[in-house]
Amino acid sequence: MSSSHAAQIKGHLLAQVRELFQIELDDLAAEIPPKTELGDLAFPVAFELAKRLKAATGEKQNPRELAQKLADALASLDGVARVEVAGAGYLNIFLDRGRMFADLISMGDDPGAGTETGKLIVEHTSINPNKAAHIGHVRNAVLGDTTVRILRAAGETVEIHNYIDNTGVQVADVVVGFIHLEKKSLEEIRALAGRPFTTREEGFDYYCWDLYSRVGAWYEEDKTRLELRAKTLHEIEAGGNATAEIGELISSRIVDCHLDTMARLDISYDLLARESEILHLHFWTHAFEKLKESGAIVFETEGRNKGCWVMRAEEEALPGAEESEHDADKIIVRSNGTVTYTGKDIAYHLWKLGKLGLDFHYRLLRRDHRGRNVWITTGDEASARHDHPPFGNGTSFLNVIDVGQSYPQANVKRGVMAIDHDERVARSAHLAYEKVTLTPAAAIELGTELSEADSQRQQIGMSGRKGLGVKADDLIDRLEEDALKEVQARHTDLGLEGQRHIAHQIAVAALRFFLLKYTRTSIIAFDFNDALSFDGETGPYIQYSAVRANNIFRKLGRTPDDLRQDFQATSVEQCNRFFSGESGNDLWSLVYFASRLNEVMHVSAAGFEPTHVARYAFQLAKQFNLFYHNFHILREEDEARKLCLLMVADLVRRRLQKALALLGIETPERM
RNA sequence: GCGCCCGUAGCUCAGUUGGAUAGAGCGUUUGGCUACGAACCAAAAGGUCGCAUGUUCGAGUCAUGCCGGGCGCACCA
Repeated sequence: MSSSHAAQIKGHLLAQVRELFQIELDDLAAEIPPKTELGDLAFPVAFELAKRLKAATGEKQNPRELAQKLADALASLDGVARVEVAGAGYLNIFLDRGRMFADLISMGDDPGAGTETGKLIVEHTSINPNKAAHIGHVRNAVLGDTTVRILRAAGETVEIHNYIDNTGVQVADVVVGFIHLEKKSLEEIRALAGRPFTTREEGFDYYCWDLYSRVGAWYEEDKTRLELRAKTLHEIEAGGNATAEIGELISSRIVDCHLDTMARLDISYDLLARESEILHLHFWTHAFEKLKESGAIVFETEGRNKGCWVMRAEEEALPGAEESEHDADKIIVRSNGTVTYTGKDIAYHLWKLGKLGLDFHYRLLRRDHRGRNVWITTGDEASARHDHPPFGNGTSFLNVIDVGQSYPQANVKRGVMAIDHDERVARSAHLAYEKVTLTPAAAIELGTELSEADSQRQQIGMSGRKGLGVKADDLIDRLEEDALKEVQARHTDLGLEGQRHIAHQIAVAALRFFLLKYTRTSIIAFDFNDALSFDGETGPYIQYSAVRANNIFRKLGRTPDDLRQDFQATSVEQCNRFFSGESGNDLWSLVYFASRLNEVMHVSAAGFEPTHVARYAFQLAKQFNLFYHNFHILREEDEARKLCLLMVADLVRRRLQKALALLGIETPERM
């Protein structure tokens, strides 16, 4: 509402500028004054006008005088209480508080504006299925999942994919570990993968975590062992042999583990797309034909890339580029005829956009923690099901992948756009985010011995290869334990099940918020103290505020819906009384801030930056806590004022819960 | 060599298209619970926004050049 209101005022202002000064402005900057006392909306339009008028007439103009002329013309506008000129020439608008508040109360949550741009395919998580997930993988998943929640709330149609690289080097390494290092048979591995476990360490994903790092060290001892990797990888890619069967067993079981881990954080997927199917269903050969036809790739007959199909770099390949150590052209098919990763990824993305002319087969993998179907691709037509939802055929895609992959991602998009010229594809993006690293203290806590060089560094990179990292399940376990202690100290009357449930909700809030409070481009140097905190700028702080707001109504014994009926009789004039004076300003600034959730949500959606919603939620919680201390609602004796305060609490309560929901965080019954 | 990201309080980080006195959390010091639950609130201290020029009414934000840190630039994935 406030955003449409602002748009309305803006339109009126533009018309006034046209009429009074004969100047046509494209758009107006609108901002929110630093203090409530200064108004609700501010336009620095007079500065721009003064400049334009001086350019046209050569006469110097006083911005304050110009602003005053506009102020007079705007004062009578509907919904505007008054207009002031402030500072060097700001045009400050005061809204009709009582009226806007009444509108907010009766309105409920307004839906996002549907964009009608077709289906957006968001790919996230995409962890190599060869070991347990760590905190860096969780950043990816939380970022992707939260972005999807925000996009959907903003009216987008989204399909969630999790790409499974089940035929890659990382899986091959673990296969090598089982076969050559541990000398285990298929049956022994199957038993290991299926055995029940009581501790995390006994879990198959944890077992593989250790094995993977042991294999890395084993290669180091004798580099000729790397030939085993190449051979194993080749067998896995080819399929239909014993090695491939082991790879399939391992990757499938690890994918299960990953899905279980992510479910703990309320993260799920519509479809798991596997690389094995992209290979076996010959996606590449189709893509290859299309790329050749379109001229996107060319066959080099001379030079360094002789015998390869390459995607040429953009025009301005500098003279003397041949001399350069690095080549701007991207090889898609090697001179030996094999296709590179970029080529395969282009094929996959053409499928995402329905431009490949081929489809996967699908089978139902599981029902997730919320009872929704999770599908997975299969190459085996016999076991496939036909009652699956329509997958793919998106109009654009969004890939949540760390920033290190920017270069290959740019190449994939370039290749796809050479074939699919739809302007909506241009919307497609690589949602790049920075890594999670470890502080030296965290690395030591994990039992690593730091080298001389490492201890001098600000941060240390996690490494699956070295087995260095904070495992997701370990961290969630610790958060749940800590939260359980707090809950048990506060709510002795709840049974253990109830206490555990709340502790879980708090743990999820703590972890998700911890990963969302940073901007995507900021490296998170993981520190146990920060991550395990429930105080201050944290998810539990926000939950606590929402729970407090709910408690007011519980204590009162009335539901907000009930009270809303009562409030209908309250006049706008009476409301305005409560929003005047010093305490009225404080009250109003809370209401006004609460009214901006949708605005923030749309900004967040447009920039694929969930942190805006996260930070907004924190600020709203903070402002609510201030209100909570300054206005003791249930002790208020003036009944009309009490009702108004209750409505403020209800408005904030609803917005807080919605903001938390957008972040994938639940509001506990009690805390 | 080319490209991208980061540099803001002791620490970790915000700062929407340039706007009014640069903000928060943690930490430090001090005060507030017979409670709409203190997982909270209040107050204090803490800044040459890496450096330098420039653009303009106005720069943490834009441009150019430096300095410092991280990461890319495979016939790997």
